[in-house]
Amino acid sequence: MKATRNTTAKTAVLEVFEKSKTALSHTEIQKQLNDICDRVTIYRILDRLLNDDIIHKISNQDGTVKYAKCNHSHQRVHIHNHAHFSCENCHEITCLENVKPSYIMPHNYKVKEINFTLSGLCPKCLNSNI
Amino acid sequence: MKATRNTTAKTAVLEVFEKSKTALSHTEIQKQLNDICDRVTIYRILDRLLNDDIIHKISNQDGTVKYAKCNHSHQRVHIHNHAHFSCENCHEITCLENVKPSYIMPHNYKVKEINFTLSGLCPKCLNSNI
DNA sequence: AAATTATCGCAACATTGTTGCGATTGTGTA
DNA sequence: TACACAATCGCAACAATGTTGCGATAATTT
Repeated sequence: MKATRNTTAKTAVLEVFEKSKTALSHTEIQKQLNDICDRVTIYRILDRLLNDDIIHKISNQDGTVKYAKCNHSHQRVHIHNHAHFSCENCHEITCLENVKPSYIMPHNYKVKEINFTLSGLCPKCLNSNI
Repeated sequence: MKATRNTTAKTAVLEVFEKSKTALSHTEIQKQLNDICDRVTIYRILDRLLNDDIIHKISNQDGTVKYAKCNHSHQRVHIHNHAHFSCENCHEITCLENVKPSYIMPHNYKVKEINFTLSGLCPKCLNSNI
């Protein structure tokens, strides 16, 4: 149906994700792109990448929204049920691919996705600050 | 030091929380208050209530921010480590007070708070739809 | 009742995200 | 390679959400 095209802007956004070890907000992406394209274009590219399951969206406890690349392209269907860590000092968000919570739900709820975000101090800030 | 005052606006906001079984966004609170006070005032009241640990903040997966009353006034120190459920149909957010995830963290992280939000269909929507 | 100061209302601004539309460009096909 | 079609882009305009400053108001304290 709708073929997703590889435009220069989209390639540039993907490169930014590739280079970054942490999740990025729209604004951070825009800065790294150095105004190579319009603000709106970035939003639309992010929408497409989300739709194509190339990136995933993470909303932080403080209300900010970030995006990170998915590294599981081999799986046909996947759920982003890994955890994220949000550092209260440097505000970086990293994926904790191997941390998966176990829990018991009450009846009558149908759980489709889970969002598990831990916050505190990341290793970098834990060492540098006190 | 700074004594928190009991103003009519603050009382009204607290009543709205009391009546609601689900978490509320700033906009939802404003509507329920029927323009009894200014938009900015609500933001400031929410800030104070957060500071006094009377309510807690929940940021949904879709990026929206909501607030809910804490029901653990007897505890001196508490962490909002209970889970929340976000319905993808009616967009209501409810506290799952009894759901607490267990998990294993990598070393070198200092976890101070956790945010565990499950999304899917709530009991109400699970029954009415399909 | 008066004084103190937290809180309020208003205006103005900042940030973030969305939409419509004509122009541009990537990609399959002739 | 050139053409045609549609996805994508840039721009402008708008909407929603959150913040800040300041003079006015009102809740407490004395």
